[in-house]
Amino acid sequence: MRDIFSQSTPIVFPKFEEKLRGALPDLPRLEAQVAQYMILNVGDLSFETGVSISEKVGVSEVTVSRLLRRLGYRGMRGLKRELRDELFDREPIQEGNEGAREVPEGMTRNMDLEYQALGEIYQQRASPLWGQIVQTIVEADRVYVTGFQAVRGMAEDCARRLGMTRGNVRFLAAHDGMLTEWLKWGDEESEKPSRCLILIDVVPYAREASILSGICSKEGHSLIVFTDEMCHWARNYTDLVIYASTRTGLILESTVAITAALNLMVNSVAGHYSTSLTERLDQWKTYTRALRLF
Amino acid sequence: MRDIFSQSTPIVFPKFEEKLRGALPDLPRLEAQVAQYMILNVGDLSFETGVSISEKVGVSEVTVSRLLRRLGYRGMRGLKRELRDELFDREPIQEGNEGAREVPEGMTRNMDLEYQALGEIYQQRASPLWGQIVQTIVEADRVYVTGFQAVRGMAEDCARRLGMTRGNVRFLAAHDGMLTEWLKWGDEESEKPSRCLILIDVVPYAREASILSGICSKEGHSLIVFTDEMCHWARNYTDLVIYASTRTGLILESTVAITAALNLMVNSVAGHYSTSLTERLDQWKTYTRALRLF
DNA sequence: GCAATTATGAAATATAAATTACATTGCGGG
DNA sequence: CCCGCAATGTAATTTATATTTCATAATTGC
Repeated sequence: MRDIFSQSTPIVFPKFEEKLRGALPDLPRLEAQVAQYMILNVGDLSFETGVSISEKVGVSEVTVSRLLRRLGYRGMRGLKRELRDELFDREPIQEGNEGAREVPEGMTRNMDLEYQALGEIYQQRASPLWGQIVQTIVEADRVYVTGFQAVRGMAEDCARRLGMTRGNVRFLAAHDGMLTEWLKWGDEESEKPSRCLILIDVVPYAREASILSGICSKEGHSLIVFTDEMCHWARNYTDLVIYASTRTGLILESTVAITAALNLMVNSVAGHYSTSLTERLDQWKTYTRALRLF
Repeated sequence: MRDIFSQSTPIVFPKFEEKLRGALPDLPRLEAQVAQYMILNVGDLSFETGVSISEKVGVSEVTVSRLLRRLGYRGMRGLKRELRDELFDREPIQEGNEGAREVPEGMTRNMDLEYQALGEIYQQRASPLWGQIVQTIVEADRVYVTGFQAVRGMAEDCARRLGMTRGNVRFLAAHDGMLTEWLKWGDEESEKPSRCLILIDVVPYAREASILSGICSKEGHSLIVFTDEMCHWARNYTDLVIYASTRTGLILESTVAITAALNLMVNSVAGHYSTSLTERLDQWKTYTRALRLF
């Protein structure tokens, strides 16, 4: 059995610890003891409960409760919420220190997370799964790309760029005739071309996403999903899922990692068509030049 | 060893994860979803409660409870206890071969360039220019966002996200009635509201970009440009230019850095409205939920 | 050393979490 | 098409957790 005042785990909550240490001298005796215990066991704290702490320290639960309120937390629940927030280093939104310009110092963590998210993408890029995904796209007769809400535009761009590397790529617009586009692209019903849907979705997930996924698996089409680390449903429909972290400490989620993943994907696919690619790009440039509608 | 799919926190529970993954294929649909969520969020798990998980995944609490029992845990409490144990007697450190990022040869250079491009964005983020840009956006009565070709979708998303942080943001669509939208937004012609255009463009630059820029400076509207390192014309019209490198060795140019810049911009603006932001976001979520058009 | 203040715990209460029992749905096999 | 089982949810119940109230003990200031 571990000692009551056991060692601390590698997990740290700097803000929380500092706050506690700062308050320590002014705290009543027993509450200080409790605080001390918390400092020594920050890493475990999320597993504890009011009583469990009070038992280990040898005080009554009320004391723990009171300490927390004195520190400005709203009870054990509140503490855990704040700790969790700190774990992801997101400022509580309502707290807003508007006057204070966000200093670059506060941004370094965000940058690290962004770097890390990018790194994870490149790792996935190196996995066999990636090869499967590229293969699937290359082999499909027709490719559809779709995305919703805050990543809809990204999906459009992705379709555009993918369309530069190979033919038969279409963006699927939600709502307006989505299924029409999906169902009758060509005129020949006879040959039944193989189809592949690339789906991009992040929290809060769109209902359309899982509906479309359902259709896909039912119809036997390939499905590739680019989503964030919170997504729990994608795996129900396909193994071809790329997870891009969106939690980087910004108020709104970050789309950088997903963008990177999509870029890499387009690039990989492009690699398969490298011979015909240059002429295709030239062709595209000619088109856009010709289209000077202004 | 950190798994590709795990989230960004360093907390890992190998045994637990393995167990879950192993069980995954044989699990009932919804329970599998819950399991999936748990795998993707191991680091958070100690903060969760039965209900909180069930809510996030969208199942009832009983399902979570049942999953746990099926896995051999004695409910949420039991799970946490075992997780805590695992956290505690996990081998000191797996320093060993962990450092080695598994990124294929040809990709490391690309990744470095991407990192570098990101770094440059964060540098600009720290410059006084950034403050000016944010200021300009915050002060403008009306904000327009536009982008062309391969970054058009990005501009749309940017407009959407910016629109979540403040009102009066519009995406300007090229070609179809662009100027109409631009010229008469409101009804009151009298007061002449201040306007700000955010323009996103990369090679090959669209003709529309400089034309619009011209209009802007002539009409006295603010102009902010996000572009790539090759852009020669933006400075002719405004000082408020953010340069994001797009040359990262991919066959098609990378849009990652621009995405990062736009994300940061939206975030900075959001910081100025932090008080009203939460309710605005809630409102937005309610809207999208209500709009279940399918 | 005596009031006034503060700290603390016991018991009661309120709130939340987890489990159980039962009802409903949906799906595959005959 | 119906049966029956497995999956899932609802509502009731039990259990745990947190908070309030109040009485008592400790401490402080004078």
